[in-house]
Amino acid sequence: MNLKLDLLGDRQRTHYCGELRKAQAGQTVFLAGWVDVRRDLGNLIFLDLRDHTGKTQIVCNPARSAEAHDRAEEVRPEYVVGVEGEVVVRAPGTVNPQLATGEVEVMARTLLVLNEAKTPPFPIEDETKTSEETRLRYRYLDLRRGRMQRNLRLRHRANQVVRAHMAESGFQEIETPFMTRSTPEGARDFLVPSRLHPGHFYALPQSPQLFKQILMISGFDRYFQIVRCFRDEDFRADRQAEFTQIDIEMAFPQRDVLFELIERLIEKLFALVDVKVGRPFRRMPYDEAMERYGSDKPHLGTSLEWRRLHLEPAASEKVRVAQPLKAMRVPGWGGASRSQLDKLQETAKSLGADWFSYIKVTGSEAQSPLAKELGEPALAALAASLEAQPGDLVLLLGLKSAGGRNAFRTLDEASGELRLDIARKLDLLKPGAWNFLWVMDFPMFEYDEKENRFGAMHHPFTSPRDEDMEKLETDPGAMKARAYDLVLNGSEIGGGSIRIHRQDIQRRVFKALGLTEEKARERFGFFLEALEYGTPPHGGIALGYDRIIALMAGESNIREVIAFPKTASAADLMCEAPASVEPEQLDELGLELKSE
RNA sequence: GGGGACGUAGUUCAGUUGGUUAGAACGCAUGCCUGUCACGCAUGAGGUCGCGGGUUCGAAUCCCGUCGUCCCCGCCA
Repeated sequence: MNLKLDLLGDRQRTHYCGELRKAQAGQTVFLAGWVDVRRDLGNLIFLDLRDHTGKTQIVCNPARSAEAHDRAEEVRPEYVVGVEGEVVVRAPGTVNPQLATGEVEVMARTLLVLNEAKTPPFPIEDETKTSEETRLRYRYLDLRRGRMQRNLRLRHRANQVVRAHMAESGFQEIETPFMTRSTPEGARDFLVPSRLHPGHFYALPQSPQLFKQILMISGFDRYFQIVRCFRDEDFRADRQAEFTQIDIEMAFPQRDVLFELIERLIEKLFALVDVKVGRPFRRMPYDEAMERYGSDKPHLGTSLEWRRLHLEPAASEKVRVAQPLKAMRVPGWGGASRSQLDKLQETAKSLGADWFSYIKVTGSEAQSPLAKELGEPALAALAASLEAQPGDLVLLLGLKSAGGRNAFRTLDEASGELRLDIARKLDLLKPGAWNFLWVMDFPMFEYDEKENRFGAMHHPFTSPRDEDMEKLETDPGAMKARAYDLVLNGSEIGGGSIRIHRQDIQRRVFKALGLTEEKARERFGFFLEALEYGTPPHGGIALGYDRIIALMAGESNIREVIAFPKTASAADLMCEAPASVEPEQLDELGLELKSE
């Protein structure tokens, strides 16, 4: 690594490495980039020169330029070079059809070695088998790969689409602070200690929720932001500690207007990857999603669906199942083996659904473990009510006894998991389908059995439906919220609501959540105060941008569309964050570490 | 917080029942080679078997602990 390096001087790049075609034959060009591979045939050296646009073959022939050939002997993969030479059409038989520039090559006159490079720890190729750990440690090399370049450049174009669409629709992009105050409830906050106020902390925002509502109070009418959010919770393939939302809020909102705005945005985004999305998106109430698909983010890529049903009281007594139970027809799976069914039962049980049975419809008969108790005619009638055909299987799922407020929700959720499990097992999820769906009318509250109280299902600023308002004090569990989620292929990609804009209603909601006036004031005082100064009706949505880009890029992990992501334990393997700090820094902040 | 999988050369992996000198491919180095494009041929270098402890005559292999990566549950208003 003590090669004499050349200077770029005032040389100007004339083309990118992916640009040259026959049309440029005869021109003198200057290309610059990284050496992808060197093929040294002794007295003839080929270099593939790479930049973000592609590759061009460089020929170093001593008969043309002994100097360039000498330089080429010294270069290695990932060296940074500049080449001046003539574009020549390749001789027939030496054309490379796999390369966009494969009909031409550059005959080098001058080869400038602008920088050398250590041998990279892994090859810079689209398809890599390299462990993610190594890729993240050397992220700068990983990002040189065409696939990562494409993902991040797609993200850039998506940013332009978002900004153009929102601006055209009258939305203002306004930045909100990253150093803000901790708001309890919700996710764990990341805290930033204050030097000027010892013992006090800023919190990084879980989302700019209150700021965007305040911007509505301030009369900005329509706001959006592509914004980083921070949540100190455990990671998943689709979750990072810091992630990006498209945050949107509008005054005097009509849900249908907002839906159309978002649907048109999604349509434009997916057009970037040549996906034509069908509008308007399907809509479904939460209750229906839970009954039919056992999920508040159903994957509609398979037609499998559940139905709630009631047996005759005497019958349910006999087979000892709580009412209602759930039934699902699985077309053509009447031949399911005993061990397959046993495994399903086991899965169901582990998910909290402890009553499991089935009916195999064969010809005119119905074969089932319940035949003895219920009699075959009753089972055949049950199967018929689900339109089961010969060769089908009917799955039955339930609870032995329904204890606790959330028992049937557990049953629904178990049924949803089982549905996906079967769909995957039987390969029923059609690839290449883009099933967008609005899930609406979420419950306003959900009951926390551990804490023995209600909690906000969306967040405490979500408006109840007007017609449910009087249930606030009498039956909060039955209230529906003006909240909605956007779902794509079983993945939640956005969520929002029409907010509470009246202080009196906000107070009543806090009360239903068990928040005393005092507590509410302590936590959200500034916001409650703002509500008192003429707050317009408003509402909005936040879209999970990393997930959307990942789905567009065909990646199953959002780390593939984030330039510098963190590992599952929230570490940055490249810069080795988090890291310890000097005692002086702690001292300045008035902090002291607990010794273990 | 819990469960599962993984950790051996620069990389991706193999490594039998615990056995003597830990292998392969790619990459790398050196030499030869004027039409290669996964260049070819020859030679060679390269190992804290994640780390610590234990069992054993003997440990990459068995046991305990620990660290790291990935996936899942909890968690994520």
